Amino acid sequence: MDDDILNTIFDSAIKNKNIIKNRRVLTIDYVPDKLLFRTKESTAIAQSLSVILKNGRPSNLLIFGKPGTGKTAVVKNVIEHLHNKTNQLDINLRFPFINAKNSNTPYKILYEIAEFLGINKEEKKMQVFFTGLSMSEATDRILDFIKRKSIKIVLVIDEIDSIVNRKGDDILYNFTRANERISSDQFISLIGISNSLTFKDKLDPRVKSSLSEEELVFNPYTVEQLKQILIDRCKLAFYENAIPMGVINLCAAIAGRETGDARKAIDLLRVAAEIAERSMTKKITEDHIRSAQQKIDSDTNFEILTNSTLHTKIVILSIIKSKNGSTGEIYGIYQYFCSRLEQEPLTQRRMTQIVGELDQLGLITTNIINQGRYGRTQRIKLHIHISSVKEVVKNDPLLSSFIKDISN
DNA sequence: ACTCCACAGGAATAACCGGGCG
DNA sequence: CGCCCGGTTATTCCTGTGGAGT
Repeated sequence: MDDDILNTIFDSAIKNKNIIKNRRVLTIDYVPDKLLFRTKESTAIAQSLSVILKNGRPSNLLIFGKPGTGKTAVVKNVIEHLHNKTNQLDINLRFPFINAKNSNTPYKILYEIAEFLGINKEEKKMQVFFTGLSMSEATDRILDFIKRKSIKIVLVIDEIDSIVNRKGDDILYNFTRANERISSDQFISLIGISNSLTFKDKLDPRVKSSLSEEELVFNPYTVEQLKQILIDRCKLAFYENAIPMGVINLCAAIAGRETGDARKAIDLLRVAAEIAERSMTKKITEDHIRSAQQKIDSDTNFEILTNSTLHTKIVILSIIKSKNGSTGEIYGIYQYFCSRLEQEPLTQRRMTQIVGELDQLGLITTNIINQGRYGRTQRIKLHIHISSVKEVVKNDPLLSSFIKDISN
């Protein structure tokens, strides 16, 4: 009996290959051959780097743009082409691609660079070890290696903003100044990719000027552009006729409404396709997209909620429990909940701050309303489905007894 | 026209917390 | 180990405000 169920699942997984042709195309790190609507940016980067082919040193480059605007993909793409050219011309160019978010300490970044360059195949006293060297020694060894092998380097640091926050200016400073320490036919050029537009202000002024010799801003895609991108991607990812036009339109509209995030649009498509496959249909429908969005949303909401603090959760519960959603009412309920938990309640000021943060995260919506004689307050409403909150409450040992409080 | 509710939300400041360093 | 430092969290105190009620 159970065997039968399992067999049907597996059988249909084998048989039902009507939708996804190439799953890899829909993953995050897939870089398409040609990037739509980014020719301007591509050429800008290519031009800046092309001086390498004329034996020059390219300017350091700083790239800004919201997530999912194709920054990383464009850079990878340009560099790949450039690499082909330099190989033909016998130019010894290397381009370490470091994601600063993954290697979050400055030393780890040095180590990754060293790994990439293959320094650790060298003699022992020239290696950069996983640990044990001082920052300056590691930098020296890398520079030394570059000098001996006369390598030209274009160092790409993705999500560069995350190391600046964490006291990582020094490493950037060292690298931007490194050119002074090596001879003229070698160089280190830096391409920094940042999600935050304000990141430049946080930089040490010494680094700022040299790092941003050139700048490039990636604007979000429009809905129409997203649509084209999706059409393009669908041709590779899905079998013919598996995905109607209307579905693509919906997908683009959903992603465009928020931030013009192409990654999100493609994510949406992938999850929808998975849902469709599981339900054993031959086509992806608009309903699949909608349930995919729901799944993605509730997953992220669940993530946010489980990771938030106890008091934030209590505030959410108070919002659910409240009738008209005014600050005063919610604070009252909140205090009551705190007393039941034998928790010292936070001040109302702090609670309004938390409410503001939740609003930012999109878990709730707030509206300031004036009630004249009866003052001025917010109308706070839950913006997500109660079921995801329930799920979180159930899993929280302290709060699990509150599940019945929000059940009606 | 004036009052005054019920907060919003800014500024200053204190408490706390995790990581680096001698 | 204690100490310091930067960042976050929370408190205190505060000024500002749109419009129903009078």
